[in-house]
Amino acid sequence: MNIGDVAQRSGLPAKTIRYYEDIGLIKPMRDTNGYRRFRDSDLHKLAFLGRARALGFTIEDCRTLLALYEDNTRASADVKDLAQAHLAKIEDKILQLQSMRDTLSELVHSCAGDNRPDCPILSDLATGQH
Amino acid sequence: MNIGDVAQRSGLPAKTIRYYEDIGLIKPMRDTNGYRRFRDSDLHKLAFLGRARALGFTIEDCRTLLALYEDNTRASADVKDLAQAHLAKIEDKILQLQSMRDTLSELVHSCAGDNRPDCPILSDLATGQH
DNA sequence: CTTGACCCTCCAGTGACTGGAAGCCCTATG
DNA sequence: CATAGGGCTTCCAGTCACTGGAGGGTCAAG
Repeated sequence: MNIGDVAQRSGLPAKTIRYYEDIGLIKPMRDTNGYRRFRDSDLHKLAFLGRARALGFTIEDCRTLLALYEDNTRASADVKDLAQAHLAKIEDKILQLQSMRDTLSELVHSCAGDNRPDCPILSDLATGQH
Repeated sequence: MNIGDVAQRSGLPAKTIRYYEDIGLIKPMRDTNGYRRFRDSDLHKLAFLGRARALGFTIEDCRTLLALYEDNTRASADVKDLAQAHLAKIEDKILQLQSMRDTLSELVHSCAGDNRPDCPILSDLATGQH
């Protein structure tokens, strides 16, 4: 398969796939014309990466996950630990965003949104007081 | 005030304050020795920026907000629109993260986390099937 | 006069791509 | 056989909002 094929099948942009090769996540073969030639195993890895990235794992996490995936002697505890740490970060971020949302939502609702200049949003930003 | 003072009072790192000057958000004076000299109005702006950033506004949004803040003829609708658009983005991101969290949480719970290699997290990443 | 805490500028790196330029390769058509 | 298009290649630069560090000037206290 050429890069266009795997891009379509994996759902990843060709640019991203080249980038993943650059940073050593995949190692496709090369045809004599210089084109990358992808085996099924490469496609498989890319799909794996796509799903891991969609769950918000960092590239370095993905590298580790791939290594664990390919190591048949892994302990599932290692995978679970990684996933749990990541889950904790996500939950943290959700809390942060929710707090932003709550404040912002309150401000938005308290603003008339007409053509007068008075604006509680700006007042709040200026003073830190509601 | 020198940069250290405003850093402490605004809660922003000195590096960040220099960066904000670089990109034209603030324009502190200079002493003869080359040190930045901050007026109260600069400190005020920095505090404003700190609060806007804490609400997740981008730097460009902050630039606009500052301009609106300093424009006494602004329409509060302009501020509200900006804030509402930002709120929508935050809510979007929360939904994305919650979806990640749900999937991930399910996977984590289904993984034994012992020293055996069997791991539903990896199986899911590999196949996209639970 | 020295020490230590400030301050300065400039450069490079972060994460994970993304866009674009310049140019080679392959296939199909006139 | 020439050409047009689409796909492939590499390399460089830009994104966002800082952050770290090198290398060096300035200031107040002892």
